Amino acid sequence: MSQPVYLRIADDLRRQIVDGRLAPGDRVPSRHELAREYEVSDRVAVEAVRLLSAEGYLESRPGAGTFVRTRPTVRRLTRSWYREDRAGSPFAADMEAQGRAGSWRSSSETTTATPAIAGRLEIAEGDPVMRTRYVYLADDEPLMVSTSWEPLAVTRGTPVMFPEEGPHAGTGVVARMRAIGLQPTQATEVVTARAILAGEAESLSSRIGAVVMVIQRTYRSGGRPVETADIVVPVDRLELAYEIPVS
Amino acid sequence: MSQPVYLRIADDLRRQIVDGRLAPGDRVPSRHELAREYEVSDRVAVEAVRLLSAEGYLESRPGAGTFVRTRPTVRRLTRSWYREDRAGSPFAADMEAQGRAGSWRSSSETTTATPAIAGRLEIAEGDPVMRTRYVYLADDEPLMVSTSWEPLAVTRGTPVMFPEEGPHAGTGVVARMRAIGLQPTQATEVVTARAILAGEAESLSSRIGAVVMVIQRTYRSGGRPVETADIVVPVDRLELAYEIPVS
DNA sequence: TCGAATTTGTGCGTATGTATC
DNA sequence: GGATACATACGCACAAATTCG
Repeated sequence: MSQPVYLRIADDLRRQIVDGRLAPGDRVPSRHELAREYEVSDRVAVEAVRLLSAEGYLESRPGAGTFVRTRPTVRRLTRSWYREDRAGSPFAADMEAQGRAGSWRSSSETTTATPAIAGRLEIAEGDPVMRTRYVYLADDEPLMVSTSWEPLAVTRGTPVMFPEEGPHAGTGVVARMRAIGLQPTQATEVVTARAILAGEAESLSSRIGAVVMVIQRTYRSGGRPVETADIVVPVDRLELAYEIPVS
Repeated sequence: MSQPVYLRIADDLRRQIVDGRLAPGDRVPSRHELAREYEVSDRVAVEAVRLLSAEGYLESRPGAGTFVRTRPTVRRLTRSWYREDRAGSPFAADMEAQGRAGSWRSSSETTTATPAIAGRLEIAEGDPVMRTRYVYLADDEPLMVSTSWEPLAVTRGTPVMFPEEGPHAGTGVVARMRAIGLQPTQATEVVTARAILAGEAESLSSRIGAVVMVIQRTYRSGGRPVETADIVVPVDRLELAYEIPVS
């Protein structure tokens, strides 16, 4: 019994936020007010607020106060089989459907497969791969980042070896693979979530402690992986929508 | 420049964990050691460790020390169209495929639609619905929880009105709807992630601050929603795998 | 425009309790 | 039982940002 006081304060506030008694944008009591209200030291109130900030419920502005976080417009990333055969970039199509200008920056380099990537691409550790890092933007704001790996055994010497150069730049994996005679038949997306890393927080202008979803996507052609990618999606900017046909 | 010291310590440790120099199960320096190493007060070291614990990287045991969190065996939840037409429960099939005994507890009650649920089911606020809460277990350990809502306008008076009673108990939404002449043609799963709520943490024996993914699933039959559910999945126990056929 | 009050962020030192080794 | 380590809590201090009269 007898939970720590700071958890009790946090629970009180969290409950008020979840069931709407505290609405997004509302100011919560300052730490002195909380300390007085609960008859504790101000450090205890600070810990409660810090916990809820880490969980994404609160947001503080020095000098101004602490407020219930307003979810920015959450955009949707559609993940469904019938969008994949479009020409052009799936990301740009998604953003266009929501009235946003989708764009991206990328840089590619050849490297060798780490154990994890080798496992996903079903090649040997150390085999050469093309690694491409992307930053995706919506209306010039960074929205998500991803890193893609393709076995050079598949693309070396073809016009699509560099994903973002040549006639097939920016058309998506499926179109590029078709251009060199491969027919991707299946994509697997393994979805997990974790706290953002410092480097990602910088690329995305996100706060430390933010939660991101990570999509490990693998395209296969004839049973063989032809591309795999880690797509890092901040949950406060994007939700994922999978459209699944039922037999 | 000049980040706060506790963030610098946290970044140092986080980087070591992410790139494997500190492996799961490894002990990290005690807060006295960290304080000495970075020439700060031990309270500062505590803040750094607390941050990484909240992010899920570290785990402390009083008296013993602080350790890099070992991910328990992550089980996989397969989300793909071609599994949905099986007889029996999709969850049980998933667990069986991984050598686990899947089971669940549930309780149903009639209630009225909140605004959010009314919107998802495309019915009016206050319309009667059947709400069912589930706790899913693998080898008798709680693994995930979900809440399902079905419009009573669809199921009232049919043998499947109570999802977990009668001849079609435990067979999944698709099979139950077929039993009353409806043919679900599409499922939409909107995936987000957030910090766990206190009530969920209790049901799942999870720690406060743990991250969960939330799947908002909606089944449609003939364009009309026939069921919607919130499926709450702790990321340290389950990953989601979507299998997407390419055109 | 200025200055005072408020609020948050960070940091220090200390104390007590409890769990582990 | 003693040493170690973590969890929580108190009280204080100062800088920086904001608010407001």
